[in-house]
Amino acid sequence: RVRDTMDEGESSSTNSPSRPWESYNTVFTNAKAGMEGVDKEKVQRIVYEMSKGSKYFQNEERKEALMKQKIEHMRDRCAKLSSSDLSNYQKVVDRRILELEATRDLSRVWLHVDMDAFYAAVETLSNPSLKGKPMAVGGLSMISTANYEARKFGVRAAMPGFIARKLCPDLIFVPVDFPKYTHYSDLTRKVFRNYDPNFIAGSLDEAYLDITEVCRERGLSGGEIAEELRSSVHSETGGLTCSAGVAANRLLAKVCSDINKPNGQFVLQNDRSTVMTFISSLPIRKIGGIGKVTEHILKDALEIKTCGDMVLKGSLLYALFTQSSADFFLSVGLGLGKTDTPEVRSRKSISSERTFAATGDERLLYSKLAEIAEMLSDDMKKEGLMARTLTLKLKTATFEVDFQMHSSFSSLETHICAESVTICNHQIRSRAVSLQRYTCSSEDILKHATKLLKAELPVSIRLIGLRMSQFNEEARHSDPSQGTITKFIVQKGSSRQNLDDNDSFDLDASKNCLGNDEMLSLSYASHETSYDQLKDVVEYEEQSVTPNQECKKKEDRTQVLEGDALLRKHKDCKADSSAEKTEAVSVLPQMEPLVWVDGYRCNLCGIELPPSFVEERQEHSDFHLAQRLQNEESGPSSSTTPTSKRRILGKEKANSKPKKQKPNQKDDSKHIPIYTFFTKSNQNSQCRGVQTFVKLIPLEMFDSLGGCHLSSERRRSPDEMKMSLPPPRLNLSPSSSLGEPRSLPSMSDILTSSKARNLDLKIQTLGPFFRVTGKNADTGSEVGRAEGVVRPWFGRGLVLHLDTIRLTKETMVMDKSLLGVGLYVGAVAIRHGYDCGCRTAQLLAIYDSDLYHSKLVRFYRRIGFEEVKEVSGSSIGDMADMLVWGGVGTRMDANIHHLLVKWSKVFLKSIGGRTVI
DNA sequence: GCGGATCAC
DNA sequence: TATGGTGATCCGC
Repeated sequence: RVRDTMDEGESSSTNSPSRPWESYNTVFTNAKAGMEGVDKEKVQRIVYEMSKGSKYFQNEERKEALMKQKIEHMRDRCAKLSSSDLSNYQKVVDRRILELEATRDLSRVWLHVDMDAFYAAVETLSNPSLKGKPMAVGGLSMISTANYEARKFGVRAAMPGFIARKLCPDLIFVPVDFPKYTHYSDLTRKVFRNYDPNFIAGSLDEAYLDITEVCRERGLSGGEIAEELRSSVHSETGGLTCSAGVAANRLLAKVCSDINKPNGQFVLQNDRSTVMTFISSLPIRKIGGIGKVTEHILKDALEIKTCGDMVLKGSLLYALFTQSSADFFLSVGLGLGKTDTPEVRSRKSISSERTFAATGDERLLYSKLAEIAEMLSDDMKKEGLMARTLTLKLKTATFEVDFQMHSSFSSLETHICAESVTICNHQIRSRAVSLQRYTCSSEDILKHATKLLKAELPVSIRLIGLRMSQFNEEARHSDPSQGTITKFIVQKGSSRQNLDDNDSFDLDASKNCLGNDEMLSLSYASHETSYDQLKDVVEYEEQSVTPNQECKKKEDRTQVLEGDALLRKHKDCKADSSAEKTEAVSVLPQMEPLVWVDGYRCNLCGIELPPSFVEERQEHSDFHLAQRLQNEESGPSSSTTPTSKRRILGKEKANSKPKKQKPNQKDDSKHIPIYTFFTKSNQNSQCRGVQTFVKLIPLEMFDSLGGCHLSSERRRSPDEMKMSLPPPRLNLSPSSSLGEPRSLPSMSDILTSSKARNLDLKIQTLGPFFRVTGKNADTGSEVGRAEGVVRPWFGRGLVLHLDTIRLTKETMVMDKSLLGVGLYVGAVAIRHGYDCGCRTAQLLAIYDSDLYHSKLVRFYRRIGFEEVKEVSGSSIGDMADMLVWGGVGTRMDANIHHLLVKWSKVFLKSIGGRTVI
């Protein structure tokens, strides 16, 4: 019987155009007990025709492609192995075989019991009229089990009901009834307990029993015990049949129980040569743990079809897989398996998930999420569990372009050598957070789950799941039926959470959000919160603050600033005191004025800005204020009143109606309101920013300057020469010719590498400011851009301040490896920073009403940035960050040297495409 | 610790 | 019309 099933799946290799279904690898034609006489081709054709064109089908195709790619990858690696490699690995194998062989234990007798078509059999038991008729447990969307009559038609578990009905129009559907199955399962387990009180329940319908002792005590063979047990199960359950396998270990016993299914058994003698003979011809797929993918990889890439092949090709396995995987494969080939009495295993996670009609409606999604959080919380309370890691699982309806890191950039160089686009299954995503405290309350779960979900929106979703893991081991064993201990802990936990969880947001507030269409209409085109949204916040703030309060707050803030020695020193400095020839622009009245000497040169840093650059001048003065505030922070810290981020953002925004300042508004220039810090940048609608936020940088100035093509001789602009910051070191030579470590990619390395991608990179600098643009070399259209400034940062020397990295939507759609462009653009910026003497790159993953925040943080973390701190607006230090960055969010830093080292794998390639590091 | 992927039932 | 839910593990980062 085992041999009979060996030819399955082979038809996939013969791909005839007239029989497209042959290439559709469905699991439903795999051999399964009771399916011997099935017309496999017909089943395959029907399944194909019902599936083709569906989202499911598309995803299957993607998974198929993923598998093919894995196989190709494995083949490549295989081909690169030299014979000396293999002989070395063979030595490893030989030694390992001896070690494994020494662990072989033929003294135990294990029995695996598997109920036959369990759910279906139970249903037939409680409704005998179903007997003899094709029947399936489940619904039109999915069936759990089919009885043997139905299996003759090709109907089987895990098949969608509507396809099953096509295969078998008379199929009777019976809904699942878990309590019923649990009841019958308990009956079987009572029987099992008589043979092994410590039996391992694999699921409701199967178990492993160590029957060594029973056999010895009663002087019976394993086969005899199995007969008796099966008979006992049959009578105790009132008619359920099961199959059994008896062998020296659990792995073999499991294989054996499948051999004479249904209502049969198979005994494999505890004899080494018997075991070896049995295992050597056994198809690998029969082994638990070897599924469709592993089977194909082993079969198609390494020509390993049977367990015996695993020993024969052991050297390949150890060369290509991890030690633990190779060990597993080899031990399978030797017919080894677990024989020990298993430890008491406790669950490691608990989860709840639901599938529904795909929707992008956020209110709907949030309500689904709430339901699931509730269910999960209930389950945890029932089990008396508290956990601290929450994982959100999503199944998206369609392929979504996402900020998915191209795996080549960070993984093995073998991936890079392959030069192929790594295919990723985008249908299922998971997002996790670890909380400070253990919890099982639905409020806590929902609160954090909502954040996770928000970060993913907008997206059309058809499944939401929540999982909790990392249990509190002390609370785990409390008796949930009493409920008091758990309850106590829950209450304690949740009340404390409310008190000291700075990060928490009011659940009711979020509910309000859900009811507010405007708050939900977050633009897809940009990460930025729309101006209208901010306006809403402002209006909300305004309504809640009376004019008097408003006044008082202003005074409070002034006092805070006045309390600061340096600022007070310049308190009385007025702009109108400046000479006729100079135009004073102070950011705040208390501050030393920035003076444009001779009408165009900054008295503080020497940068030259013509009077017509009104906004740029404004931003430049903001820059100095921000710098000053940083310096203040470094001095003796002044006690300050915490200011909520909303207040700062919201209130100042309230005054921001005049977005542009007219050059002739002399009166206004005396006092430049702070709102200008928070002027939104112009959003290019074509651009979807990976990160976009308020700019302090006179970006528009770049447009009036000639750019510097990296491919041509670098041109120094006159402005650059005047800068107080050291000019960038010119470096266009390959990294190897420098004194640097060879692992650092030079600008020219990056450039060379980018040319292969048809990228035209350009960097423009204006004093400390820089702009990197990437254009499609053919069309000339811009596909990506990075902007920023090289500036001193307190205590850190020079840092590369990365303001924006943007990729056009077009780029993101066309180029799945976003960083293919993004990384190049970023790399030029980073290298520029390196050449300028920066050690650190910093950016702010802006906090845009939760929306993309965690996505951004994740994105940058994967690039190589690390969170430094949350800029929340609650300290004067935050103030400095907020002024510099123009908002709140997560400050992230990266060590430039480390970044270059990390990215060197991508850029340091020889002509032949081989990694040379 | 996180995220993707595989696997089993 | 339409392809599940729960839990575990491994790997790479």
